[in-house]
Amino acid sequence: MEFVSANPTGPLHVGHGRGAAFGASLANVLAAAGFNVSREFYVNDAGRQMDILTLSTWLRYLEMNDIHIPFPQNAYQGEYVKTMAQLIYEAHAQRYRHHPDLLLGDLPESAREKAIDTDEQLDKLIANAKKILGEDYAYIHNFVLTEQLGDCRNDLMEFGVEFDVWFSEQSLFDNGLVARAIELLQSKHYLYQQDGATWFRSTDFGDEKDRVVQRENGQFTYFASDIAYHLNKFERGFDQVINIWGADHHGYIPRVKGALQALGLDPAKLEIALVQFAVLYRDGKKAPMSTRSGEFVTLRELREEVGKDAARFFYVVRKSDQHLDFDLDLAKSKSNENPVYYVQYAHARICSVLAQWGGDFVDLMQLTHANTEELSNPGELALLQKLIDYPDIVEMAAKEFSPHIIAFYLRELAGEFHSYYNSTRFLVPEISVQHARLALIASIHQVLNNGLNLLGVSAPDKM
RNA sequence: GUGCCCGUAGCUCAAUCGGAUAGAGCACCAGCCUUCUAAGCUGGGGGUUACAGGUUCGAUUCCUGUCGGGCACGCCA
Repeated sequence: MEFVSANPTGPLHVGHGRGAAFGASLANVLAAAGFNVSREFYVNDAGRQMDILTLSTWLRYLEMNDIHIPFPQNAYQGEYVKTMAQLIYEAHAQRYRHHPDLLLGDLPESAREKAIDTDEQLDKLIANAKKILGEDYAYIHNFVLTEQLGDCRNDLMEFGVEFDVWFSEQSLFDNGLVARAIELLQSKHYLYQQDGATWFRSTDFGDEKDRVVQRENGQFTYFASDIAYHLNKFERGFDQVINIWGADHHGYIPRVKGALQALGLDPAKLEIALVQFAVLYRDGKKAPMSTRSGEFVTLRELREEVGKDAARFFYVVRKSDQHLDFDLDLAKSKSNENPVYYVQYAHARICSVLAQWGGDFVDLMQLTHANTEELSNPGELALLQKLIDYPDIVEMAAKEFSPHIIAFYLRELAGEFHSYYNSTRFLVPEISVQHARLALIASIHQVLNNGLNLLGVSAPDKM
């Protein structure tokens, strides 16, 4: 199962957060349903975006060396770029300082005063930077990649999202897998040349148009490495391959499945779950979101503002293919308005009761032999039924890729418990009744714990 | 313009992939703490499921159209 797979070109933002929360929860649910799940993050460390980040960082570094070139509008504007430049400066001082004439050589004179804003000019700057820096370019490239990836990994870890495999796109090129995938398609006659580029006949498999795999300039497209990546996934022997993508990539599905089919693989083994965008609202207003301009709320800021538990719960409480309005003010309110506390509170209450009962582990074992005949009122019977439902709920959530079903279930279970709590005393003198009721709430405690765990939400003993 | 997704209570969303009186939370109104945690409980109002047709014993669900919103339509990733 592959998810997040954000470009390591800047901090994760709240949009990535949803994919992370959904993917991690779904992986947990699938594992709980009995599947052997491998969690994978595909690292786009080979593309042009990394070059732009490298250039951006170097330009910021030059500024620190009193070399001022108008910062390109389509470069990475974020403060974190300056931070990385600062780190390089502190470690290597003026080592990467070069005269601006070399960099601006073949650009229009106006580029000295006014920031450039076209892709062509940006690519020229990148090409020049590679020429001027030589070996040093690779150092900066590697430095910013390591920085961003480390930051990303750390960020996700603190969000309770961990991966078994971090798969490098660059490794596909280094190991010749891209070349092999392309040759394979070639040998099956699914490729052709036109306008100097190499095209894949994706229209043979229902796509709207054929797609370029190798550009006129010799560069492979992202699609090319993606074909190699998916071929590699299948060759690793997974029974089922699951991708979680942002909904803006939905147009990408036919070409990837088409490529698999062309390679003689079963496209039905690849399931793609689309996650819609999350839109943040603060004070009733939309919060701005744009990676390139540096104007976005980061996942880290979100976690600091609303806390991990509320963030994880809010992200998965909606069906993933629905747009999500994320109300920051609601998520961070620590009152009855906030649904995450409702479930956690039920758990904490049970812990409190069990603590006051004071039994130890041996006593708890006795509870499992409690006389359940004592549980007879409608609330108790409803709770028993609810607990019995849990395995089916997990199975359904797994089958439909819908962790939100777990969230709804937990809220219902917590609701029935709270109601029970208010109507019935547990620590009553009659031992037979007491043990039966304690056995019931201990079971609820267990299921709440399991369910919250699947969602990546903590189950506190005290609140 | 073409394709995909969506439209359910004032707000945010469910509805076991065609079943019985469409359910929760928030907000609003009225009650409940000398008893295991009031981040809780009890009760109440709130709907022509965007609209118009069609299929069906039965439609929020399936089909067609209209209106409204999102996304995608690069030799970008």
